[in-house]
Amino acid sequence: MQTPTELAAAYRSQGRKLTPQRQLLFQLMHGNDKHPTAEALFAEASAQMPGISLRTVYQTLNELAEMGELQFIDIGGGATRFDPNLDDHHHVVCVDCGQIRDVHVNGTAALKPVGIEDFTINEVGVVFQGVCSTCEKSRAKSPKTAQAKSPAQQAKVSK
Amino acid sequence: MQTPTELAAAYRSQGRKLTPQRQLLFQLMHGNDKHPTAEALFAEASAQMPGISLRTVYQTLNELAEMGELQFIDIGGGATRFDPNLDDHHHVVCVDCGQIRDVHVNGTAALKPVGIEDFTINEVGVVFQGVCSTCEKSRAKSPKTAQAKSPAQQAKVSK
DNA sequence: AACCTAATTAGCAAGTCGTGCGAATAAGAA
DNA sequence: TTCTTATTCGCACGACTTGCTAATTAGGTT
Repeated sequence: MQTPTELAAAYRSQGRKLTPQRQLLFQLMHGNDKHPTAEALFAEASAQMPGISLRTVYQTLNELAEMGELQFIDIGGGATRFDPNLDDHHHVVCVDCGQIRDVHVNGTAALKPVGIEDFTINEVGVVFQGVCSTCEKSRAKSPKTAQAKSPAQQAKVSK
Repeated sequence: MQTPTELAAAYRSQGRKLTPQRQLLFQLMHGNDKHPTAEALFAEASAQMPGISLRTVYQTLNELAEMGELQFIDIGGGATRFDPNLDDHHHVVCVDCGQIRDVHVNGTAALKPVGIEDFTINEVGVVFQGVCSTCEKSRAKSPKTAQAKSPAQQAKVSK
């Protein structure tokens, strides 16, 4: 995602208006590597701008996605997450705490799908699933404490 | 996923009962490579067993997932899809029609994530995005006809 | 500086997907 | 056949997201 200043210019050049709500969201998302949900972003925004609406957060995120300034991440577990990182990267998910981390991955160019000659491939996404060190430790201490999640909430991802 | 007969045995050995609803769902899912949603499966099941409940379909799919007989696929676009294929495989998605195809992928073992020493990786999932030949053709004829989808519905997947 | 107009916001209703719950039912053992 | 317990069904509810619309505001115009 571009800087708030660059986005301001981009918005104007597209006939979009530069509202305080949008500017705040630009700031909150720029360089944000937390992969927040709309709700999480709304909470942050509300702290600085009481009264801002969740609807506006969703709307702005959708705009930014349309403009190619960020992408959606859907890896199970309910809410869509937003990623302003436009570099070529992939994701690692901790199946325990749900955190998502950006990672650069070597070797993606060598991936060869077999038997899909009738598809024109445009993009490849790789998702690693594992357990982060923090969760690994808490597991050692009290394995029972691991929050049970209903099947549909688990970060089961396509293999 | 195992055959309906094998599943019947597995269920009994676990003290689960073998109901007509479950048997039907075993049949419908066995060897199914359509990656259906719960609703889709419910529709098929209803055709053969009017009155079966959507609740039961969800319940049975969750059971099978718990038993490791199938996995969930969440690649954006709303509903969870179910995959009874337990082989080591990955997925290709047509961003136009939304179809999901199983694919074997060579080179996954060589994938190297950079900078996540604090993670213990258990699984890797690869998703290819592209356009299938059918959609490619219809695009050529009438590009405008391509069903517009709201951003959140688009099969945007983590990069 | 006041004015105009289209874009935007807020907020609630509604839609989709999935689960909790409880009463009625049925599987399978005795 | 009887009994116990798992299962089914259906509705209510919860989480997430979008549709709709009246009121507001950004930003160009006079």
